[in-house]
Parts: sequence; C-alpha cells; structure tokens
Amino acid sequence: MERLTPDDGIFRDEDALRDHFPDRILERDDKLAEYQSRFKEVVRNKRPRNVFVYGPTGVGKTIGTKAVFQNLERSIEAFDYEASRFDEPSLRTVHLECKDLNTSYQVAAHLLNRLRSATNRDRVSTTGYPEGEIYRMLFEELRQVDTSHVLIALDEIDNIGGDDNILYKLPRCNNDNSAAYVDPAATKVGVVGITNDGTFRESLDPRAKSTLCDQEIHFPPYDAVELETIVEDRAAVAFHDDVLSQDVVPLTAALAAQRSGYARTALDLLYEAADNARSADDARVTENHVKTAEESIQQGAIVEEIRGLSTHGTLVAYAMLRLSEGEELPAKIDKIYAWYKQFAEQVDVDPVTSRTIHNTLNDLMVNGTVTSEEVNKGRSGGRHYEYELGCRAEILLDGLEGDSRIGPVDGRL
DNA sequence: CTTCCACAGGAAAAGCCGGGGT
DNA sequence: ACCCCGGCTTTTCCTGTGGAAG
Repeated sequence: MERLTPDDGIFRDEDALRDHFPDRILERDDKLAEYQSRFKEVVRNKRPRNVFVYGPTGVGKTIGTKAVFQNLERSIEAFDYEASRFDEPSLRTVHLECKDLNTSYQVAAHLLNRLRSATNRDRVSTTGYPEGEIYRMLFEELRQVDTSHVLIALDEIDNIGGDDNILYKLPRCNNDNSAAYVDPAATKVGVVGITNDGTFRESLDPRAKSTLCDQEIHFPPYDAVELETIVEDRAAVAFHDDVLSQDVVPLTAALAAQRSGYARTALDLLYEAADNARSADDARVTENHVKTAEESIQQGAIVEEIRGLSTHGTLVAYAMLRLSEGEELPAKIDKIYAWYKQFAEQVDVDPVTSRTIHNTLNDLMVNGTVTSEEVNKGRSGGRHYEYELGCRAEILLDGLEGDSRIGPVDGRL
C-alpha cells in the first residue's frame, strides 16, 4: 500500500469547507440589520421585546444571533451616554443550545447555571429539584443579575419536548401580571427563540406563542448569487491558488441553490468534487468533478430514501424495478398498483388502496426516484400520468438490496 | 361546440397508534 | 388496567381537468 503524505496539490486547508466560520457572515447584511433593529429598545435602556427566529439550518440563524448580540454590546460601548438623555444600559447575553435539553426543566437548570457561571457561584444539579424550585431559583437569579438587561437566545427550541412551560414563563417574566415576576427595574429580560422547524410556531401553546413570537425574523435559504459569494470566500482559504477552474464555484452555487439553498450543501458539494479530483490525481478541480459529485450525492440520497421507505413504499419501488426490467415502463398507475398488490400478497402484507400508492409515488418523485409525464388521450384514454424510473435501475437495486421484507418476493404477472 | 374518457388530487371521514391521566 | 385524546395515516368520496372524438 502506498504511503500517505501530507502533501496536497489541491487543498491548502480543507477544514475551511467543513467548519463554521464563526467570525464571518456573508450576504446577510440586510437581514442582520433588520434583526438588530428589533433590539433598539436595549440601547435606549428600555425593556427588550422577544424575538422568534426561524429558517432552515445553515442560513446563519445561530451565528447571526451571536453577531447581533455582540454588535449590541459594542453599540452600547461606543455610544456616549454621558452626553445623552439616556441612562447607560449594561448587557448580559446567553446563548443556550437546547439540542440535548428535552424538557423545560433541563432548559431552566442549564440557563440558571449559565447565569451563575459568570459570578462563579454554585452551580445547581440539573436533576433532582422539584420543578417549581428550579424556576424559582432561575427567576431569583435573573432579578439579581448585575446588568440592567439579559438577552437569552434559546437555540433549537423545537427540541424542548413535553411542555412549553419555560417558553411561556421566561418571555413574559417582566410582565407584572406574571406569576414569576421579574421587576424590569432590576433586570430587563429579552428572549430569542430560534428554530428550523417551520411548523413549530403553530404547535406552541397559544399563550407562549403570543409573547415569544412578538417579533419574527425569517431567515430564507440563500439564492445562487449569495451562495456564490459564500463559496468563493471559503474556497480562497481552502484551495491553493488557481486550482479551481473558472466555472466551478458558480456551478456549485447553482446546484446547491437548486437542491436546498443551504451553505452547508454548497460547501459539501465542493468538498466532494475537490476530494474526487485529488483522489484521481487531477491537478485542477473542473466542472465535471462538480457534476459527478452532485450526481453521486443525489444518488446517495435516493438510496437513503429507499432504505427508509415504509413497507408499502419498498414494494412500490420494487414493483417499479421489476417493471423496468421487463421494459414495461413507462406505466400507468393501474399497472404499477397491480404489481405492487401482487408482491404485497406474496409477502403477506395487506395492500393499501391505490389512492395511497398514488401518494407514495408522489413522494418518490420528490427526490427524483421516479418521474412522471402527463398524457392526455382525450376521449379515448383520458388524462393521466405515466410513471418512469428517474434513476438508473442499479441505484434502486442498491437501495433495496438486503431488504428482508422483499426477500421472499418472486413475482411475475 | 359539446361530450366524454379516466384518472388526479382535494377534502373529510374512518382507522390506528402512542402517550398520559385516572 | 383502562380509557381518552391528539396526531398521523389510510380510505372513501367526489369534483376537476384537457384534449380528442363526435
């Protein structure tokens, strides 16, 4: 076996494509300006409003929040309050990841510890207290914080299962009719809720919703032009000079924008393409590398999707595969359904109705596993779809391989 | 221009869990 | 142990659709 060496003609620092760049956020100036403006009360030493931030992963919600908080602190530092009619606020910010905190209780306990860590006072155990006691300690701590303002960002709040207690109590603790009242004269509290689950807001308890979602900021996916700037920026660090062909970055950005609009998608794609180029000992990364990488990523997605399919979905996929082998595609749904039904009976599964299979086929079309074409033969045939395999049969086979559910199937109509 | 094919896909009802509460 | 509720899937029902045939 050949020895590995650290020499690399392509990458200067591939980590630039894999890690976050915490210090840099591009193409979000307008969004961040809008975001920051929601906190203008803070620099005026007034009560902050609560903000609800939503948008898919990897579009800058988390670093954007950190940047906004940081800039608020700087804004306060830079402003000459002595010469103004405003009192100078002081700001404490906490960014809490709720990813592994599954209950309101856990969130409250971790929040309490984060607040205490600055003053190095005793941390509390994150288990064992009565729930009410944890809240009592938390709000007591908030009252005693030595800054005029506390801004709390709860990241990935959709992970807080169970009850919405903390999401109800915390955002309204400055309201004097709140059970857990924190006098704004002592501490003004603002809560930022961050989530990538678009439906989360609707699932909130209406009381929590109205206070937490007082102000909303939506982070949309990046478009191709924005992605190009981001990829360009990272590529300058990640690669040696002149390694990327002219159109590699624009193509990467365009494909990623089409697929998801996430920065992560674009960077992964470029990494994959460049890694392939390196493995093939090519001196430069070309558009072809990008295209090949995109294709293999999409095929991987199809294989993954098929592996994750329900029993019925698997049987439909299998039916499509067999129809394709028999050169019977494209086929109408009736035919696919007939095959599906036969296989289902063979493996002793109750077949679902054709309406459901109709939906299943639509699901398979999202990833391009199958495609369809509208056919209209008027009075002699009507209007319907003809379904065709959207990927090579081997890919389907790959996804179905080893699936015990279709092991015993051996049908032919 | 009207009719009519044959299915697409929306809407609502029905069925089916899983998790709490009692 | 039992039941009830909410959320999700499946079934049932039915209207809408575009172009060829008449």
